[in-house]
Amino acid sequence: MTEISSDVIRGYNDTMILFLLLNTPSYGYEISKQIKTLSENKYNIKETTLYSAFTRMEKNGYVESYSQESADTGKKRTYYRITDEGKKYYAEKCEEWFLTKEVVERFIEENYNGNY
Amino acid sequence: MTEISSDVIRGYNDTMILFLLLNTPSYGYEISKQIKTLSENKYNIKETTLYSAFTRMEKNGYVESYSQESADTGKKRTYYRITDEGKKYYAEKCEEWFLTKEVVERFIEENYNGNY
DNA sequence: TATATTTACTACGACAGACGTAGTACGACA
DNA sequence: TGTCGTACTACGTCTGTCGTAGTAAATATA
Repeated sequence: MTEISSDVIRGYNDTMILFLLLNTPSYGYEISKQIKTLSENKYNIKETTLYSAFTRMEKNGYVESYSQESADTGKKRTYYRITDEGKKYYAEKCEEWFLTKEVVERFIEENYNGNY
Repeated sequence: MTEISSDVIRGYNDTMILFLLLNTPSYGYEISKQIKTLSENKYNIKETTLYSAFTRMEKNGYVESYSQESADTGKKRTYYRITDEGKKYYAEKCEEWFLTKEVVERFIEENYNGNY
């Protein structure tokens, strides 16, 4: 078990994506690569999950999209830029994370090597 | 936002329940109370979520159920007891938790008060 | 030059877990 | 008598994830 299951991350995919958009706009493929490297191959977001996250977040006003041809290839890409609403949402999720962590860890035994 | 959203906990409801069963069998109502108090009212598992978790976990062999009349009221209750498989699963989820935490926190800014 | 792989997506449908709503039933308490 | 707490079951909906598939252009490999 080296890969993280999606049910665990569920609820934080959007947060992870928004984090990567904090300083610069980006697009699907790049985000997916960044998640992979930043997590040291421990989490690999699925394409469909990623793109549906984009559309959902755009609907929610957390990101804005625009089309742009890449400087190198000249191929058209859909870039996403985080909005102020998105930053607010990101900040809330960060707060929530620490709360969640606190709670979950009351139910987690460190080094449980149970008598099974 | 004082309550934790269910999507965040998704994937750990089973773990929380199993933790409470580690030392002693228990039943739905009691488990739900214990989750509430142990989390200091920060997480309140829904009845339907809880009972469907029980049936799922029994199907998966993580718990075993038996009927028993309570000593005080004489009312019949369905108790659940953790199995060896359940303990193994619990141990795995604990390990997974620490991995998940590590990964998620690379995407989380502590005290993010973003310029929004 | 031909082919495979990488890049950059969209569409569609299935599935699992969470949850809203509702209903049952029994005991205690006011 | 009626409400509240206890202890569930049934059923259907919703959301996010993901499998599968397909498109298309650019780049790497043979």
